Amino acid sequence: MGTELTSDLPSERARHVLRILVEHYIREGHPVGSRTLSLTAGLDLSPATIRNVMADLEDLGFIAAPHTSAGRIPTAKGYRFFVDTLVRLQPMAEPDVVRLQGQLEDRFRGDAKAIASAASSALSALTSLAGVVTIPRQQKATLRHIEFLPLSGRRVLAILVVNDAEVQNRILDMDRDYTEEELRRAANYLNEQFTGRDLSEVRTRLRANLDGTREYMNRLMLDSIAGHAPKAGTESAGYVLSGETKLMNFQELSDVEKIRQLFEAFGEQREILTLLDRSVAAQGVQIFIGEESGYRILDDCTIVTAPYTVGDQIVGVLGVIGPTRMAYERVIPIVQVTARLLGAALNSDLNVGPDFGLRPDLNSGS
Amino acid sequence: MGTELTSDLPSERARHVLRILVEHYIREGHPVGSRTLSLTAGLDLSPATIRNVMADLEDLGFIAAPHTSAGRIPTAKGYRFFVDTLVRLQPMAEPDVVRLQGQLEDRFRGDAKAIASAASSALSALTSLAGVVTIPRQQKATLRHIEFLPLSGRRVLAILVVNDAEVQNRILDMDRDYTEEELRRAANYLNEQFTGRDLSEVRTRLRANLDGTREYMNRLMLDSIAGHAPKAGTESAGYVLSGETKLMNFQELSDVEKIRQLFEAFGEQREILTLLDRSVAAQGVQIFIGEESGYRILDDCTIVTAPYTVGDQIVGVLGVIGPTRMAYERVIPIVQVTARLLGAALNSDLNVGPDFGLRPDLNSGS
DNA sequence: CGCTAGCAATCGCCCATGTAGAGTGTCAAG
DNA sequence: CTTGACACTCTACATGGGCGATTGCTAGCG
Repeated sequence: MGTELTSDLPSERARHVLRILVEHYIREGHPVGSRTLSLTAGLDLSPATIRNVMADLEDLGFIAAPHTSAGRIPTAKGYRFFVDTLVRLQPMAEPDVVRLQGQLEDRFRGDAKAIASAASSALSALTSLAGVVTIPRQQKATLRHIEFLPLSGRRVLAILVVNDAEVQNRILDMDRDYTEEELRRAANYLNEQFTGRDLSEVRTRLRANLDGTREYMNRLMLDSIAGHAPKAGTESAGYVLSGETKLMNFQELSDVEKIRQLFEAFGEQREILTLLDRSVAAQGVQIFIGEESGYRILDDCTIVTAPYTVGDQIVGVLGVIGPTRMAYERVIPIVQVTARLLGAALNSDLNVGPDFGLRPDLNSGS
Repeated sequence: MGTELTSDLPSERARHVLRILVEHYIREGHPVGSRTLSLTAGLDLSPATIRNVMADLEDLGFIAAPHTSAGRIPTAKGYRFFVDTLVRLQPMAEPDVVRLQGQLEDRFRGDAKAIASAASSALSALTSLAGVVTIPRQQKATLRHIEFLPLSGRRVLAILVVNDAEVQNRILDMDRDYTEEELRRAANYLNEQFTGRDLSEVRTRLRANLDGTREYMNRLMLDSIAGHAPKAGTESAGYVLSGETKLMNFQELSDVEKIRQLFEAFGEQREILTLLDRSVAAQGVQIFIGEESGYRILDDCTIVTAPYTVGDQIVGVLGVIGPTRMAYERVIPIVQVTARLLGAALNSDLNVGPDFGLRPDLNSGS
């Protein structure tokens, strides 16, 4: 009775026992009994004493017994306490960091989806879990070149090249037909005035001109660079998922029906996406353990996410999905580092891109 | 002994029994016993007689008993005989055909991947199996417009618009730098000479000029339209798979390990792709039952495929993947019709595209 | 007052056993 | 060639008794 006020937090000793228990369970996968803990906790306590401690921990909701006489396993709340205050993070091995960096740099000049895909695979490979990376919002997108082509039925095909070599195209529905000459003039105007400028800047400048002459041309030009993220035909924004099949290796997900629902959710994208969005707000690694996600399908799963940034703008979220019983001490740093490196890779891409846009070596070369 | 020469093919009665057995097994999923057949075969034979017939069929390898006293189920060879000579195909319901047609037409102008994706989903929805459609090779691709942009390091970005509104881009590694002026001239030349022409035609014509002047420009121009299928950055050619999760509903695939291997194969793409390629040769529906595919992972699966054509050129393959125990009489016509409709949709797309390319209504309009 | 040893109780797991049911192969008779 | 009868085989399912692991509780020890 009198202990209830203080019982929200476990004692020092209980915390130690909890840590050992969680670590052991994560490693072995079997419920952990008092005897095992007594032997491995390094506290020199008899099983009976450990049992008392475990009873306390169970009362607090940190651990639970799957059935009478089967040792204890951590609850979601137990994992939560573990990752918040007990876990001893294990920094990534330096060689792994270097390799990861290599996988993210280079050869992706401007192709947002490809680089996201590489990051996703890397996450999956490093953690043996499913990796997920949202396609980066191109906050900074500098215009390299634009071109219009007339289509039938008052539609216009706009092709724009941003950031060095990324080609986007979309079909604009206009309210009248345009001649080739008009389109050429519009393209010339944009190319002369705005090459090397950021798209958002182009947009505001165009908007400023809106009340001036030729506002119908303006409409065309504005539309062409509006919402510049998703490619026209391609399956719209979303995320890249890798290594889903790895999830089938875990006993806790060995039920076909569960797997099916999980994979269907992956296919839908919606739920996962809103979940990822939630961690855009936070800075740094965020963890959703079991029921915390709010999605029944993910009850036995943990999602570790981190936003990644270009400059100081958050442009996307990445993370891993796995069973609640995952190696948090390894996974958390991996997610953290990957987010940082992906941001860096995207950043260098941008810094380099515009330089190429000015083609400094063409003048001196040849 | 004396019967062995004639025993390669089952008797008329045996064929009838086999048909009933296969149909029944496909419907119910349980091994079929002699009593059941005696009641449902409509032959007015006692179970004992049926048993004799079944023993013959088993000797021929058409059916097998999973264990003593458990009825019989068809073997791969049994299914093969069934689909080759016994099955009574059930034509698709007219409303379904119309709906399917609607799903494939329209709104996909030129976007090969999107239309393949729609076909794949449709296949999956109609059959409750996994649908698969290879991205169509654009055999006919008429040049609409081309554009070059210089990049760093002797690389050139080529953007070409084919078939109305499909934008492709690739990065060319050249052996020297090109000035903007040179690139503009090359683009102008191509646009003036070859707009509205088929890419293959462009290629041969360019090649004819090869020994003439300016062969270095020719190299550039040839490269830009070489192997015009895969978009630059996008995950290269391949197929679109839909409804894989539906496969998890089948008992014969309820083993997590099997599912895992299957999904990993889907992810790899390689094996599935070579399998699909095999049916490019054949015309019409082709079926790989169980072991016939040659891939262990697909031992319990059947793949029903059909190539689809534009004009008289085969440009891709589509089909469904499901358990060997599938409703062949419904699935085969669905695959057949979908292939035809997809071809038609792609064809109309092409026929319409070039017309738009000439923009007849622009001159008369406005 | 906290720790410990001991003890009964609980429960999952494994195995053997028993039973019911479904289906087969065979054989002799029609 | 067909059929009814019969013995046989095998699965699926339920039952029940150890076995082992682990717990909660309580009395005693320092």
